Amino acid sequence: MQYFVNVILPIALEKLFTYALTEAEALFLKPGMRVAVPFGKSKIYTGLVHEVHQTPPTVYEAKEIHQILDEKPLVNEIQLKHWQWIADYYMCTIGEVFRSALPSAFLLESETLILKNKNATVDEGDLKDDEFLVYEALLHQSVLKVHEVSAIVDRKNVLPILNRLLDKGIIHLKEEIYEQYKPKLVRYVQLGAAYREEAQLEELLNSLTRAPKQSQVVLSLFQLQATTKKQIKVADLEEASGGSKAVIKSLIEKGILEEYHIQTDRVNYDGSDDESVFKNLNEHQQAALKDIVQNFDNKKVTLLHGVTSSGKTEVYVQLIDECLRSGKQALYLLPEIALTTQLISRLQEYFGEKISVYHSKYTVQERVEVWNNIVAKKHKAQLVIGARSSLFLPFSELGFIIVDEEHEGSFKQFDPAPRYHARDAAIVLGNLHGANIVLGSATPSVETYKNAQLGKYGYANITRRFGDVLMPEIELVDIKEEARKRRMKGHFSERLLEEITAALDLGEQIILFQNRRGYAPILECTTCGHSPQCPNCDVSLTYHQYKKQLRCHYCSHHMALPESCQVCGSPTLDTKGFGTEQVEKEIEALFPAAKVWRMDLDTTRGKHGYEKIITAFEQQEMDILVGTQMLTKGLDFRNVGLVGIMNADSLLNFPDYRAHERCFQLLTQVSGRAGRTKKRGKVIVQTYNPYHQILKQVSTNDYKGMFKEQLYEREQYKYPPANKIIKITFKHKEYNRLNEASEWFAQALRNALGGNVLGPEYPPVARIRNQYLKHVIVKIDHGTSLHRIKFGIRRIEKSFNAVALYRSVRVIYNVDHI
DNA sequence: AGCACGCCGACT
DNA sequence: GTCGGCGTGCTC
Repeated sequence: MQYFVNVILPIALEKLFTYALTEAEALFLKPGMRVAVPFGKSKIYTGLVHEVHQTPPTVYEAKEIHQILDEKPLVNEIQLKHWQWIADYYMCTIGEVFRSALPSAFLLESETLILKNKNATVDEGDLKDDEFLVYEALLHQSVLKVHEVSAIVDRKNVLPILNRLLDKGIIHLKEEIYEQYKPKLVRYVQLGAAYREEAQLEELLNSLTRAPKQSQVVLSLFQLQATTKKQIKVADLEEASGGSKAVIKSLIEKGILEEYHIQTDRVNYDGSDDESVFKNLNEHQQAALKDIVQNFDNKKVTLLHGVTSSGKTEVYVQLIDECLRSGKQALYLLPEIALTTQLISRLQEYFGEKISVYHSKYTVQERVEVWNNIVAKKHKAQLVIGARSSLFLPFSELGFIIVDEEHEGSFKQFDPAPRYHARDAAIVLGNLHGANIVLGSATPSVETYKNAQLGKYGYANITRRFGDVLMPEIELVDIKEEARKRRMKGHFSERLLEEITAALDLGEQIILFQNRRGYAPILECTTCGHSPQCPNCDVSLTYHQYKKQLRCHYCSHHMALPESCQVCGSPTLDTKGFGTEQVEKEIEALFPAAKVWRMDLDTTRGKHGYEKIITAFEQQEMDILVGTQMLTKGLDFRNVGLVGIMNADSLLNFPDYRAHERCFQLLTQVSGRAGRTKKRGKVIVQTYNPYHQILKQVSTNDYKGMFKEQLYEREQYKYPPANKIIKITFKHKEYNRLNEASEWFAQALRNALGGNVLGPEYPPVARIRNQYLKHVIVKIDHGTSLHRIKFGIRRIEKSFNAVALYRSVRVIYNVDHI
């Protein structure tokens, strides 16, 4: 009997691939295990077993698998179903889902190694220059990798050289697979077996009188043992004794100490194990909790709509606790940016070591550990807090999912595929598990709120802030008027400055929000009007003062700040617009005594950059914090008296249908940072357009008004949630070919689907990294089968790819594009 | 997606 | 003349 296996490969190919198995392999392999398989001429990839069967392929000979990589499935059946849903719904391949779902350490690829052929006779005169270089390198180094050869001969394509060397029998090649994950071993020490009795001990210490460092180490070891009663890590001993590694090493060599290793998880919670008492909920939270639990009876997704600082987290804590008590797993999804130490340590207070955290700032190794702990259903992985990718973890009995800050656009993956929305994918995952789901937000997305209104989702709300703190008072300041009366100091209105002064006098902290990083977006010559452009993208370069640089935010191209205009040569360069850096500079000049910090992408690089700023703010080491939208998430500050929005208009003037909704959400969220203690907080919103409907709605906290108006507009213009949309992006380096190809595609769509096809249109930035872009938007009427539309689009793509000229144009689908 | 094979311009 | 550019097709 022949055996075969269908595997998923981590590439953008629709098909599964079939490999041959021995009977033993076939009996051993289960769906969800990984196998290493040969693919193409020489590569080895990690595939995931989808199905073991006995149907031989008809038109080709199946290759044998290379190796089995797991003893137990790494991925379960529910996950595979979920992945398939994502691939179908978001129009990508299951291979792409596979690739992004697994921590990269699980996806090994082979690397070609170049080895010297030991018994070759080499005629050096017979070698060309570059061949000789490789040969010479192999004399010094027994193994070379392909990229090393590239570096040696300074060429990209080295295969011809290698092939010639191969022919001459000078080298041979080997494919090597790396297991990237290595368990972390921690070194421990104990006294050597010969010295464990007291008598011997004294003798030992005496013998060490002439080695004071060594005897100090031994004494420290005793002390540690006496105080901690635990095993002693080498690192701890080193610290306690002040002895160097060398001293410990020589003790080990003498046999006085013995070292041993224990496999340890990299991520450990070392707080106390006694869980703190749950806070009592106030009446509003109680009521919301009751509503949510009732909705769970009908197995409904429930929206928890609670104003900023209404204490949603405490409600979640109760629900999580209930889930964990029933022995099931819980998942707490947050936008990346909101995953702060602050929130995590708060949850750890309640759930101690039952928590695992999973997000992009974790190393691949740490992610593997979380994954393995969940597969093994370890105690410490009962509750997972994570960003959108934690949806892919191998949960086997998920009882409860929270999607907090449900309205956040960053839940939608933008690039690369799969372009999924974590909120929606979470709901599907929850249904597969029969889990309860809560979506939480102070400013729900229009979609979600509509679903709640329709009764598709349950609804619970909290309208009062915790501790009955008042909602902040929001004041709109017309900066057009202020500028006309010459009352602006830089970018600050008189009102804002007054309030800043008052807040500083009271010792309150201040947050200033400007949705743009850098110093100024554009540098402009006041003589000829020229502004420096990015050579690879269709954007003006952004001025960054601290580095005296012009930078492109799309391709990270950068250049030194020119001293004069590159076009007309005059030195009259000036800045247009402003970013956080400029706000920081101005405020420092205006309030020299105040301590000002800045928080944006540029100041939060690195693993702990973000935390450092937050801790400093919490501990009131600064008076004023200037920042971008990072400020809106996951911060819980007690002493903020004033929030200043430098320029609300920049949020309103985005050219997309969601701009107004987003502006409302952002401003409401930033405002929510003000006044978290008894005193009422103050928010100053500077704008050129104080009569704008959205700003009024923000200032009067009129969520429902905003919702109604936005929903009406969306229905008028056929945008979500009234219609589903699929955005199709075309990408190519040749302008003309892109135009032709996208027109062809759009026409085919119109023929098949009638109206409701917009474009092709250039996006605001029409060229990125030397590739031109064009968008087509397909709007799908309510009640039309999404499935059929997607099928139609796929068919058009097939004919499109049959046209030779168009084939090289990349087509990217973005379903439910935000 | 990568990656090899195959056919045309530019430098020794 | 070779080198290397990219268009084309395939991967079990």
